[in-house]
Amino acid sequence: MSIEYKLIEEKWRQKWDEAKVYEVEPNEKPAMLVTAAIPYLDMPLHIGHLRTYSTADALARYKRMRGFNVLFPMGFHATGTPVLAIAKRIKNNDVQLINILRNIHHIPDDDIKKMADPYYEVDYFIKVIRQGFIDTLYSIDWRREFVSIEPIFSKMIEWQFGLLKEKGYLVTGRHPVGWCTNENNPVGQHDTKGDTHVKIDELIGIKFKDTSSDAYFVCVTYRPETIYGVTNIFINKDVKYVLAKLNDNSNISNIYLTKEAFENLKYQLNIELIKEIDASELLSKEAINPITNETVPVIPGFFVKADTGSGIVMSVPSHAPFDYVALKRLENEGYKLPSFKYIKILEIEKSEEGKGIGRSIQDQKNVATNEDIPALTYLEIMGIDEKSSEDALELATKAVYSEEAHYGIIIIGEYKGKREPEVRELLKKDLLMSNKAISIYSIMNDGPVYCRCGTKVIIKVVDDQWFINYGDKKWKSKTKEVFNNTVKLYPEKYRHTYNSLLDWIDLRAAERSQGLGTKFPLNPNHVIESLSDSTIYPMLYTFIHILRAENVAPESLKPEFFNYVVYEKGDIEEVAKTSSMNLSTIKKCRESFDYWYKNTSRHSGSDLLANHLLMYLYNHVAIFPEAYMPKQIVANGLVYLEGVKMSKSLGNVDPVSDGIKKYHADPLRMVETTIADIDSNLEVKLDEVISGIYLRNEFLYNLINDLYKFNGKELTHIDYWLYSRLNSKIKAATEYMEKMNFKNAYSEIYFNSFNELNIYLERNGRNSIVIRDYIEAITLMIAPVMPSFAEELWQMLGHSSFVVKEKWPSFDESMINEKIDEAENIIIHTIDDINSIITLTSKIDANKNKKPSSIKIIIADDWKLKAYNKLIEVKNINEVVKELGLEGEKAKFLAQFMPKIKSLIKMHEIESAYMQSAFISAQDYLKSKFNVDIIIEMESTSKSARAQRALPNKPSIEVIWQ
RNA sequence: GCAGGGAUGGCGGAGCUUGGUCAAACGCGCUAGGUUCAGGGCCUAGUGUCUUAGGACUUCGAGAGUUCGAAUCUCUCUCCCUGCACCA
Repeated sequence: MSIEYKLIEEKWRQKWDEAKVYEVEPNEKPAMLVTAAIPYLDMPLHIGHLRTYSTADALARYKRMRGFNVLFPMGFHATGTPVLAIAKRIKNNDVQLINILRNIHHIPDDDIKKMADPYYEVDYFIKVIRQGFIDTLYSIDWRREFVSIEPIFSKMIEWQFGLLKEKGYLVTGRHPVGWCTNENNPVGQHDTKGDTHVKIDELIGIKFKDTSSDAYFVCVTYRPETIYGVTNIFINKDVKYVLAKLNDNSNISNIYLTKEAFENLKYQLNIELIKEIDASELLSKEAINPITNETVPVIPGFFVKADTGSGIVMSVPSHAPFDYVALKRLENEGYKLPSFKYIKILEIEKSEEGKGIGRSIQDQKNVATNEDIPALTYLEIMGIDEKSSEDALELATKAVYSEEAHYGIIIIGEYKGKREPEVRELLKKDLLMSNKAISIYSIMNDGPVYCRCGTKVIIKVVDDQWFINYGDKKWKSKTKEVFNNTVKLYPEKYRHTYNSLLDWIDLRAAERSQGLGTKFPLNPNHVIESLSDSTIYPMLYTFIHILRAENVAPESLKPEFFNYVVYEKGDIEEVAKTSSMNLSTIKKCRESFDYWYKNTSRHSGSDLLANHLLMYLYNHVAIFPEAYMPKQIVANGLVYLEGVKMSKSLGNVDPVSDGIKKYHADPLRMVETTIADIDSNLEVKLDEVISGIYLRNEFLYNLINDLYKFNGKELTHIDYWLYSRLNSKIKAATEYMEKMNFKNAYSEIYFNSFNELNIYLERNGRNSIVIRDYIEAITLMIAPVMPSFAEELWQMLGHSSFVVKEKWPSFDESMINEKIDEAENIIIHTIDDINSIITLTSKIDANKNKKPSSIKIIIADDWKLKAYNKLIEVKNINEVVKELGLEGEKAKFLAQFMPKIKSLIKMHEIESAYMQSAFISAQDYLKSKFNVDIIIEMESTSKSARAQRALPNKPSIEVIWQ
């Protein structure tokens, strides 16, 4: 009979709704607040997203069964730019986007059109996503729903930022951002064409003084340490240069750079154009190396790009392949060069095999002729010369750069003897401190990045930007302390990562010029950045439904109100007056917050580890009193389908609505929460796994229907075995659940159970009471993951209560019988052994065309196991012989274990009589399995020649052929 | 570059926290046999190498070490993945 999931889901969802099972208020039970990162409203969710929510829901349901009063609420996130970006793309008739919405998410064209209005978009997606959560049977208390752009939410954020300011955590500063000069806005990843991430790197521009004027050549480089090897300066002879006035921290100087560079850098430097200059004019000049004070000429370089850095580079032919080749080419063209001295600035540390330069280069083409010029050495061994392409040179440059950074030891100058990366930093600092260089930011992407409007993105340094200063020392150490002392982290193995992230996080933008959200109090033209405004909102769940029920106007929610709710600060009557609210409302809010917020579990995908979860923790430490610190954080891995990551942009998604139709809520929940470890990416062939779950569910369902066919006679060996398995299963599963290890928990609870039930039935287990006890416990334990199916089974088992409100089963330690389990293991091993013996002996000529007629299983005498264990203990045959009073033959038996005695371990003590009864109970089963007579004998009474071969816990087997 | 993580049989992926019962769960694939089985169904056995009785040998990225004993602990090396900020 196949199961009508859709009907079952619908039926129980309605019954739960009617009984308001998930609408909870403070009571005498211990509280637990389970929250998951609220979904972002720029797209409907796909089934991959459900993993986080399903895990949170399963925990919520489990904890309810463990006696907690659990609140699982949900809200929606709309602040920031993505919602706007979608609206804008729809407005611009973005075909790609519209196709996704239409074809994948089945949104009617009419609605798509209306989504050009971001608020329509928000409402629409809330509707879709909420329905998805309902269909997935989450135990959400919907009375507490909110969206992050509604006024009540904003009031909370304003209060939060007031506190952050008060505590001095808000600071202004300089910061480089990707910038669109057309729209005059910062560009984030989804503002760029192809959602390119703008990679920004800090470079250094070293100032070489022009000998013939007071101006400087600004040479931009990654490797200031190569300054010792500079032979000349390269410029591009085909582009326009300018002279500009630079005001660098009121240190005024004139600099040369390309016109294009000027246009870019005016957004990050304080510079003014003085005049344009021809490249040819610069080519007649010389400049002074600020470190070595040597005078070097200005020379044309073919590779110098006008729009990169300043359009001027310093030439280090000894270590830079491009520089070396440029000089070589000039020479070949007949350009008259001075005789440069190529100075080697570092030595490559030798590898164990004694290899120096080129040690990390895999397939070396040639042998180097000259190791005094490293750039040349690399070119030679890589088979590259001045005629090679720029790509080849780029490759060589990378090879040099990485090897020298890895193994380079500086052999010149002030920092002689130190490693290259260290010297780079030291020199950078020196040069900047002494005004011999300026810092310049550059886009590190391969090729230019474009804004969606088509303009090339440049770097702007904003200097009135507000940041949240997560670098604050006290705040940082307090946060780490809370994290390490009070927060349970799942998976625990992220703790190390997390600690280093807590250290790493520093300034973080608090506001931005665009996007939906709460106005930034310190600059009302800006809104609060949307990661910063989603850190403490779980508090809102605890009382927002009270505010709504009492029709409290958002304007009433003054800081005094929040201060009272969170700190119980101030006089409640005063607070009621200032916020024009009922005293009782405020009191209720306070009580509710205090009740729920002491025990929280926070859930999100592991991709939010480095941002949301960090800020969640920091902000909790900043805002809340000790008692309300986070207690638990759960980060789950992502979902892959058929080996491909589910991603909105890839379009390989099943929207939630489709997924539920196709797979049904309960089986899908089962897969998402229990197939993979919580920390690993879930990588499944959904159809395959789901059909496995269908089969198992049907097995359970049918077994309950067939319960009447069984009887309730006296308990036999196999009944005790099933009870033993059940109780140890409950014990193990409960331990796993407590550790948030759903995977292992459910392979015990669910997947292993079918094997056990099958063994039980095959072994002629027929006790309806035993089966019922077993299935009831399974039903209870699958309820957190497959709630409606469990509910259906629970009803079939004759209960009238909701299974989701039942207690998690407890186990009876006395029913766990290791001996019986061990005996079963021995039987299973014996079956394996019989199989391999039959396989092997069937090849014997004498057995050709024959079949086994019977199999003898001969159980070892008790003394063998005793002696064996004793031998392991004392490791001395004589002692065992003496102590147990064994004769010659028996001592000989023990001798076989001596060669490996040190590596053998003790065995479980099972008496031969017990073993015999176990085998007798399995006799029919073995008989039908091998389709032959099974004879069970004891070693002492057996006449078989193989009898004495019986080993402790390993019966001797004799296969008798016809 | 900085930080974090990883490397296991044809594949995916357990086990490694607490070293032994690990030739290594589970699933997929593959092979053989069965099934009144018509087309990705079910059952049984096999699937590192060798083996005429349940055994032996070699394996868990490479190398070295600790130990009676290592996939599991230590060290070195190689390779791979992820994140790096104003962006949800």
